[in-house]
Amino acid sequence: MATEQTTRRRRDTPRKGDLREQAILRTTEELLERDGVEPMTVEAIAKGAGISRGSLYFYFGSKQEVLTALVARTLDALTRDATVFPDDETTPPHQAIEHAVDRTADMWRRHGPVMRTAVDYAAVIPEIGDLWTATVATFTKVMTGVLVRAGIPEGDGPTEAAALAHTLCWMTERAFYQAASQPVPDLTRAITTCTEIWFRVIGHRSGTSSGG
Amino acid sequence: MATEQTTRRRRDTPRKGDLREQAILRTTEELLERDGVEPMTVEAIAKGAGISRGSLYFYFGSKQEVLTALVARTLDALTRDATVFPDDETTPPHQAIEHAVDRTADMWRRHGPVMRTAVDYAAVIPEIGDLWTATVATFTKVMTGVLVRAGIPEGDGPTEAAALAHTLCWMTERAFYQAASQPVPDLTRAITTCTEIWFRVIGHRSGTSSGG
DNA sequence: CCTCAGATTCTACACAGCGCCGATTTTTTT
DNA sequence: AAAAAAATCGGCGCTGTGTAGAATCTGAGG
Repeated sequence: MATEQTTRRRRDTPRKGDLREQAILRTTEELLERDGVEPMTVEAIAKGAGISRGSLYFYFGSKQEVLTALVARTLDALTRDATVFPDDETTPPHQAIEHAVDRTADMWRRHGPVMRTAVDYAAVIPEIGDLWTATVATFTKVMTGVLVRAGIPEGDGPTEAAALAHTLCWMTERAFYQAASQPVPDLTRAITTCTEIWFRVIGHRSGTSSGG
Repeated sequence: MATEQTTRRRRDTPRKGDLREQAILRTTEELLERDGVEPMTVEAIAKGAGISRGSLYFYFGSKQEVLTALVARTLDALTRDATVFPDDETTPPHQAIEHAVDRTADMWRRHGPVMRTAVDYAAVIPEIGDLWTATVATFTKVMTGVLVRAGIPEGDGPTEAAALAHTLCWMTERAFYQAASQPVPDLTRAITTCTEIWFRVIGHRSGTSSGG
């Protein structure tokens, strides 16, 4: 009932209105950055994109669909950026970890509000939750390989590679979410702490101690 | 404007209606367990507590206030249960970790829906977010002491005790949230994985390898 | 029993914001 | 230029919240 879209039109005809679709997503991200989520009403989005409220429903079936599309676009970019290099079997484990953590942090820096909103509404908007879970699952898969190459026993047991990677990936997500939610975000600190924990788990001492 | 309560009555008069207040919280938790959050309308809560919608606003200023009260009650119990023992300086670090993780898991087992809802709405309802953050902060403080006793350098640097404890506490929260959100929750597995990571961080090998 | 104050309850109203419909205008095709 | 398709708009109806004011219940005095 709630997820039905009886009036969805527009499938893939490469018409002019594609610009509007982009404008809607751009406005949504801008509003997210400026004011946060609560004031972000459909009215406001439409206005920012230069159309009326009713017209917006020509492009997206609901407000949640707009948000979902924006999140999907961002998470796609994240996955592309962060998992390719660590997935390469010749990449040394510690470099793989550093790279994945760094790139993730970068996405939080550049698209903090979108990432934050995605987390905030992952439970409320199931589609967003699914996207997020899928992304973390991709990371988990890649990082499981990294852990194995670092000498952690392969397998599905709760103290073996897959489970550790899973929990550490979620930890990393949380750490950046936390850091990005602070009044004065310090992503660099989060990077250092996360990397340190990953390293300690694979039994590698980082040696770098950067005091505040 | 949104947090104003012009019509709040009832402060602390120990009248009969206290039962109603309890009934409201009890019903709220029941509804949360049975149907989840979205169908949990003020109407439904009031009905379950045996009063009308309007009457509920005599006891709580808003729907969010009801939820917040329920979360506060649950988190109070959690903090009491889980942090006293680890905070004792004579408790060995690994026992402190095991205890804290175990008790936290227990709270998720017994009040999963409330805990889950708290996380889901931490961003949407600031009061709940504050409660949650405060609880994690308490855990962080206690566990920082534990890490120090386990030999981790004391200090505020990103690779020292406080930062590691902070990130690991949030990791633990996420892990249980994840586990509790599965169709078939397996908190035991989450306990094992979390504990393993805490142990690896303090440089202690657990030795127990329990395969699936 | 009657009365009054406070506690508790209810019904009715106003409001915000979403999603949808039908009609109209603009753009593209032939 | 006519027809078809794409895009736009204003307005209606719905759900669910929070509030107001009137009505009822309870219990202590008289």
